[in-house]
Amino acid sequence: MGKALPTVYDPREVEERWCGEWLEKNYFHVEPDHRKPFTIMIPPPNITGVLHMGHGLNNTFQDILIRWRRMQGYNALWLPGTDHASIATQNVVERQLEEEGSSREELGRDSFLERTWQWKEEYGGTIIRQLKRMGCSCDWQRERFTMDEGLSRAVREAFVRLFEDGLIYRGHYIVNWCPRCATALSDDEVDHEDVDSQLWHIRYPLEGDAGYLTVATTRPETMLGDTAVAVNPDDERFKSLVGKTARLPVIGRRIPVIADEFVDPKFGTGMVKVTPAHDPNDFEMGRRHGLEKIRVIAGSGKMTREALEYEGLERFECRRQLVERLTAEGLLEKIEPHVHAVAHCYRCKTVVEPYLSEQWFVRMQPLAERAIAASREGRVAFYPERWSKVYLSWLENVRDWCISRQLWWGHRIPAFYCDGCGEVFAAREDPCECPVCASSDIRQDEDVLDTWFSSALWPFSTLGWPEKTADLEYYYPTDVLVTDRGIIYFWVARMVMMGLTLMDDVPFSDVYINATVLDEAGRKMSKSLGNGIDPLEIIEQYGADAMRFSLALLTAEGQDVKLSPTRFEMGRNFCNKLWNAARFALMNLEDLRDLSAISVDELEFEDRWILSRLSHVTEELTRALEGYHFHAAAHLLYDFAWHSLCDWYLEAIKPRLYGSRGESGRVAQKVLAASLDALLRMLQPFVPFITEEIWRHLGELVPDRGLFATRDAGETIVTAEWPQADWFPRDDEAERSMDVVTDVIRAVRNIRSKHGLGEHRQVDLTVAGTASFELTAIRENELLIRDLAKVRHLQVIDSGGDLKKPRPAAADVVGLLEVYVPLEGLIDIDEERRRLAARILKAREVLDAIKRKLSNESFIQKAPREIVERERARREDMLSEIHKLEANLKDFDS
RNA sequence: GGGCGGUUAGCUCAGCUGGCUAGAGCGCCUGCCUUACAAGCAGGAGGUCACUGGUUCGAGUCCAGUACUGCCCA
Repeated sequence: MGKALPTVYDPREVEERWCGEWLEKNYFHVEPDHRKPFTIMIPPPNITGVLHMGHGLNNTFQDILIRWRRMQGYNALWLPGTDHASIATQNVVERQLEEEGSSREELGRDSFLERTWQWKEEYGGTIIRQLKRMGCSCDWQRERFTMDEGLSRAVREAFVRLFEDGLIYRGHYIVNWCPRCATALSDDEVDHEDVDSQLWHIRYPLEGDAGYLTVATTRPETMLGDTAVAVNPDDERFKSLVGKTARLPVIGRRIPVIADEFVDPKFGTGMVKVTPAHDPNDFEMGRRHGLEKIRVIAGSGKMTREALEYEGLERFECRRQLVERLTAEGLLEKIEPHVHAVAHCYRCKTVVEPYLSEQWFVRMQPLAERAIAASREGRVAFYPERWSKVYLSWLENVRDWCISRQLWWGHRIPAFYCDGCGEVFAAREDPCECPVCASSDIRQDEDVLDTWFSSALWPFSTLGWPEKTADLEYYYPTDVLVTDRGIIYFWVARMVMMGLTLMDDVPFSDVYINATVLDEAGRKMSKSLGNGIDPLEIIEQYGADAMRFSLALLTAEGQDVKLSPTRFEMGRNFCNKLWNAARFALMNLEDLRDLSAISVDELEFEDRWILSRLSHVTEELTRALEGYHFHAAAHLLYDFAWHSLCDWYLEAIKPRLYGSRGESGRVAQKVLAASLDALLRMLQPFVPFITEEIWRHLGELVPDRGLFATRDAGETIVTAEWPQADWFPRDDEAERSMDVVTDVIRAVRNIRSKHGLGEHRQVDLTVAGTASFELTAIRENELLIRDLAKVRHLQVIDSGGDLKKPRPAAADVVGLLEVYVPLEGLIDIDEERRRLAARILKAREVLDAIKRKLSNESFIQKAPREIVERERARREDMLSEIHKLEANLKDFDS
């Protein structure tokens, strides 16, 4: 059967098959039981979203963790789901309606929501399907959506509780308003981008005086709503102006000149216009000075009636016309080029308008305090640690959170207004009457909540909160959150706050912040730049395993990763290598009938070596995963599989497998099966498909993988046991010997190569020296060396100083050993001279460095003794090496 | 303006608590279709670790500063 496997691995068929099988068998579903839980809540992607490489990376790491812990025997729950993305989803559906010549207003709230649900059912599952294709081992049976009935109940409960505790209030403030989305946004939903703009210097005539004052502004259109001009109280230039009255051009309104600390004397002219209804700072100033708030720009971005003849004009058109008019009237003193940060809607990039309106807010300070303490006390730890600073600095400066959105798609705010007595109240169930005056004349708030409000509850709302469920009891708090640094404020901090407030416990103990995916040029991948790499295309081309493994190999902790499509070849090549190693194994295990245990004394040298390596790798890998060092973990596996198992072990056992096979052959088969078995287990979290495929094939031939005792493999690798270091015997001596053996083999290969001797030309080899450990290593592994270095006769000489060197011969020094390849008639004398000269030169450089150290008196005195001793020993070794090399070089002169 | 990164081979990057001759993948050069794998095998070349100073017996690694560069916040 092994021979039936193709020589090139084709992931397509394999991955689809196991994808289906895993889901059918429901391997990833868990229920609370006696085991220890290990829980990850997926950062719920938007229902409007499609998988991008950032998701690819993020979910690869989550899957590695959850598959690893599952194998370790934890009750491993990875709960998947999506969020409803108020603005994004509503935008999508509204665009559709627009194309049909309709609108949400025309449809009305109920029909619009119905329509949106329809859209969600049809398209909202895209990203979930894509995650399945990646091999994500989520508990799909527990998939949640933020607008599910249960999660909606959680949102309502949370709102009411916070309202009752005075942590949610309604107020009239300046908020970020997106005129296109026609809704308020929180501070975090606004992107500030530097824009090349202008600073307009506008003259405001002074009342009862021939003069005027000049204000500088970046938004001239707001002047229509000015209710004051302000200067800094300490600004000597304008002290006399304070208290005077200016006349607002165009409008003609009389406005006072006030003094306020906020004004920066160095900005513009040192005098600023004050528009309390259209600027958050002016709003505060207006409060301090009791100024009127006049709204001149409406939520639509068009001018209001207060703007008089400009009513109905779009804000930027109004700006243009106003500037024109001021110029004509000679009131525009100058226009300076000016770069400043302009707020844009993070969803649609429209310029955000500071907008005075009545909104719902969460009082952040009391919540933030607990979230700060949780981090300080280590109850929430960030990996890499530095992200805790980002988290803390936001919490320490946090402003109240505007949670109302003037949208329909989302959780409708459970606040009610009594038109009878004016009472405002929140209710868990839809009320029939006012709790104060019993009037039935009540109505619910029209707005919905910020999507992040429901996301903040995700770690417990998904487990049944506010009910006291067994799931919640068992799985909360979760173990780790894996996410992007971009949502530390949006989401991570808010989950911690809500967890502490509503569950009285942190939602997770660890937060792993994964790398940001960049394109080849180091730019963020984005839709607008069109520089993204589609994970599905990569999966199509190379396979999901290849993509996952490449990402793990390429992404060092906390370091951004630059990707190009060709970089996924690493993972593909690795999978192909693994596939072929498995093919080799399967071909050679076909006739292994006797699966009975072997004993340690039966192990050959290379068996002892590979098992010892395996023991180390097992331990190091586990430790790497415990510290979230995915990159190091992937490299450990890559290196072991390719450079230990394939390069050396498989090559070493070929003679034992080929030809007539005695008990030594059976031992090799057993060790081969056990090594492949362990490698597959360790690789499973990274490359689940190919490992499952090989696992099943291996299972047919070798159901028992135990070496010294029985170890049943079980059907699927998904729930196979995670290997432990003590499964395999450590053998330091074998590892040291192997170093000697491989060094000698490499030296011979090097000589062959330099002298242009092909693979097929047999040579003889003499190894000489006095070091007994090294000589023994060579002597005991003669067959191995002869086979791998293509050597006919191997002579090992305990030289004791007087070696009869074969001549003419190519020579080298490997550690304490001299290596000679007698090549009568084959040797290129000049080439050999060059080779030896180069070796001597290098060795001398090393020796010089050592000598420099040892001639330093304070090094001898202050460095630890073992360091000094080591350097001394090295000096002797290098001296001897150089001496031997020189002697050989000299031989060519005679 | 404040905070956090980065600068190591032609390219992309590793390098934990300072200590053998600084590593990997890709690319490059030489030779190989050797019965697991040419997506491969064997061998090889290639680095004043951005710069300046400091700490230390010893610095790619620790500290300070400089330059360039990226991200976040204001």
